[in-house]
Amino acid sequence: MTVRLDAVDWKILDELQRDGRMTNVELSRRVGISAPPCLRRVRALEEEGIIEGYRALLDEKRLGYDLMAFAMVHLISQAEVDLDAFQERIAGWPLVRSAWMLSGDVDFLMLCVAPDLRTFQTFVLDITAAPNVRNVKTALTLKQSKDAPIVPLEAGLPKA
Amino acid sequence: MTVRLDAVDWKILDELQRDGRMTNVELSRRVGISAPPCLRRVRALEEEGIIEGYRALLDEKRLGYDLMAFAMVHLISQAEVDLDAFQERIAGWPLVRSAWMLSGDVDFLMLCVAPDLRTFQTFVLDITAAPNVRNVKTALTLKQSKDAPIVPLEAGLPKA
DNA sequence: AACGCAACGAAATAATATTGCGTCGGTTGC
DNA sequence: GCAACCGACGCAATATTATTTCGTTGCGTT
Repeated sequence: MTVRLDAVDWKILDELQRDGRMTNVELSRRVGISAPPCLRRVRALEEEGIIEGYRALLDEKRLGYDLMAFAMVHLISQAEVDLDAFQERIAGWPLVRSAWMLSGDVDFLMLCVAPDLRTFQTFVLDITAAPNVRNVKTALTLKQSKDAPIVPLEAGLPKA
Repeated sequence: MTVRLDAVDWKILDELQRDGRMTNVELSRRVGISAPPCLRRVRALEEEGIIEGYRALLDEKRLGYDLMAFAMVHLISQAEVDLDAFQERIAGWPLVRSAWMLSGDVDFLMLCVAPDLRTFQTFVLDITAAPNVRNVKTALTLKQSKDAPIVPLEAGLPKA
């Protein structure tokens, strides 16, 4: 199930990271091959799972989510069952946009959005009240200073 | 420049968050209107800036980025000039995928990817050596436990 | 009650996606 | 070496989708 990626595949990934809705005709032009093999490569990358999907990026502030903040959660028990249980809980919280399980003194880091501070405060109380939670620390974001696609193709390719 | 979003617009945003490459025909079918007005709405949302763009989601592990970690940076000076300077520096670091300026004791939180631990360690040394950096704390991610689209449409709509 | 605005949808056209197939290296096996 | 084979390409044909055009409808205003 391993796929060898050549320079054209990397270019395809790079372009689709920047504009996931580019037409295949335009994409093929940019990567320097004709449309049919280009589309076949994209399909292969999708089926292989290297391209996991496509997403529209929205301006959350324009949609009424004025606040973005991190919540750092310490749990009481780090037993696998309890970690799984907390992940389940995270999945059910709509205000949590992304979450990571961490090594170190913080067990979970959650990136949250909310329409206002009050909503967020109420939500933090919910978190604190959840089972197995020892404490929650928060940090409001003042500004998103970078949001790059996942794969840094400009430099330092690992498997080039 | 203000746009009124009705239920159909929200549905469009919701669908495109889940699958940004859905055809307009399929999208129009799902939101319950015909293709032409559906496309007009999408274009309007794009031009209005509510849809900022489209991005392919890639499986970073399959591409050789086995490690994802957070770096929390304390600066020495929080003067605006110095904050801006540090943001410029972040922009030039390919391993930094996302970064936020925070309120509280951490000035910047950076989400980083790297092919391996050695590369990341070297990178952390680079950060530490940058001007105006007081210290850097890191936390490796063990698992991404959630990655939802930005706008939680299921519940708690702010401007519904 | 008529006007005007905004948005819709059917139909026509333009562009794109997708399939089928013949061709061209590059490799393998003899 | 040489021929069969494999994989990928690109052209051409077809299917699907995007986009434009335009007449109509619903609704708020005068």
